[in-house]
Amino acid sequence: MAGTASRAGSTGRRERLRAETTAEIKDVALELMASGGPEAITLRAIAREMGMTANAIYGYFATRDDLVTVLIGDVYTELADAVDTAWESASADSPATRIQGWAGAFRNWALANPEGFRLVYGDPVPGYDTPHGGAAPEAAHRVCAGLTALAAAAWPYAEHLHESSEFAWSDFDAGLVDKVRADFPGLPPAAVALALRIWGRLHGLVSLEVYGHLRTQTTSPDKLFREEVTQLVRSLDIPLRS
Amino acid sequence: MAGTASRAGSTGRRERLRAETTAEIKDVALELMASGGPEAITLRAIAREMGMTANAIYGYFATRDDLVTVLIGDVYTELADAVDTAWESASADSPATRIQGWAGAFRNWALANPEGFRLVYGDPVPGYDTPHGGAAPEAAHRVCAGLTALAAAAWPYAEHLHESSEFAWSDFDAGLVDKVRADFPGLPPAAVALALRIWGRLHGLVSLEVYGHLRTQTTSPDKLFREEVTQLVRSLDIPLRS
DNA sequence: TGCGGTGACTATACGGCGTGAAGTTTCTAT
DNA sequence: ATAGAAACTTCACGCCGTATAGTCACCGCA
Repeated sequence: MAGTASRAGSTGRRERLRAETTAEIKDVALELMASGGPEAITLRAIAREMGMTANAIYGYFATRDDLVTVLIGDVYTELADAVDTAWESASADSPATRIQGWAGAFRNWALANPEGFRLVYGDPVPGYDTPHGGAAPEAAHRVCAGLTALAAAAWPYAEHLHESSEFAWSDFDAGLVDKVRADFPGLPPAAVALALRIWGRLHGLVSLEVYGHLRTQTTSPDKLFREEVTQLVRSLDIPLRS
Repeated sequence: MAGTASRAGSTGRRERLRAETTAEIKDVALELMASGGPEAITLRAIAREMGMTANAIYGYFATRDDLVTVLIGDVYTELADAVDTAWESASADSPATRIQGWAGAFRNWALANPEGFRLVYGDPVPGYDTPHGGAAPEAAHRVCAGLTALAAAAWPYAEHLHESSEFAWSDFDAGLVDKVRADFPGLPPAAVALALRIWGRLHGLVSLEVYGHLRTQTTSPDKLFREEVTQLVRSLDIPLRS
């Protein structure tokens, strides 16, 4: 009634409401996931929580898988933000510290958001093959770029250990290659391979831990991870104190 | 009719039929999983395939999760067999070769049975928390024991790199500790930590590959894995040629 | 030879799921 | 004021796991 159109910004009231509802759906979905795992993300449960009908959600997401895809993108982006922040907040003078910071942020995020980790890196709940386009692949590339920065920081120390490496640019995804060659000119393909291998190393322990496979073997996954990172740094011939 | 009880071995006809049906249920379930992923394991689909009613399966497995648990145990045991065989068939004289064999067998099994890998190491399909007892934990311990054998073989070379290690027996599961101290007397806790870290290293790349995260970054996951194993051996100070 | 018990299986049912089609209400732009 | 679009509901279908009750064949024993 009063001040009808006055508070409408660049968008109309309709779109604003729509955006709010969309956000609420995603929020509720994330809450459900946090409390019941990825499989608890159910259109009917979301609708129940919102006082709506399940079918109403189809006005916002074409399908349940579409919703999950968007969620994966959001969550993956949060992860990318977390590790990027850790990387940037560590002194560039000390590659060891930076790597430890990145690795620690990765694990901490995973332990703080185990369901999110499963959503991003595990079976994203029935059927569902990865979407090949959207926020998730972009976040994945950000994480890979971060890893490449890590490898680039290590490269001056580690290069001499990779002289027999047989990697070529053609071994990697074209998009990734473009990004790497733009961001780190002069960096050889072997360093990208190193980046991916570091990813694997960190992902392995964290993944085992999140999925509960470490818990049945060790009571100190934390210590194990720190040791792994220490040995990683050592295996790159990086001095522990810069 | 003829020879009624003659061919009944140590068990009666009733039990034999029962065992056969149980086996058929598991076989069909594994087929469904192979063709449609873990989430395709459905009591109704299995029953359909067998010309039965879904409820008939409840005579053999109390619940769908029970069936899945048994399947995980079976599949995990197959994996343990595969890596054990690879380990034993490689010359004990060359730790490097043995480690490469173990790692290769692990990855090959995972790539040949991606759904099995997901069943064992991923979300085993909705809800479902790990069973804590049965064939799966036993297989897990076998794999860990295999990894410890790996670490034990590497230890003479790698020990000097782990002098600052702070691990104690109390950092590990009591059952695992007993097994290790019986099988490898004299091996310190740090070596068990090394075994678990090696597990993480191998699991990481394989897991990323099975779940399709490597595919979007590299076209040569194979080369990447071989490089990782090579660097693993190198990081343990093991001579490549014994 | 018949009979009671047991184990294998089916029939029916309930609630929950994703989703399609059709209908209803509510807002908006003309 | 009205036409139309957007938001949402209702109803329906076919999946799913699973509980309950009933049916039928086979077993050992008299």
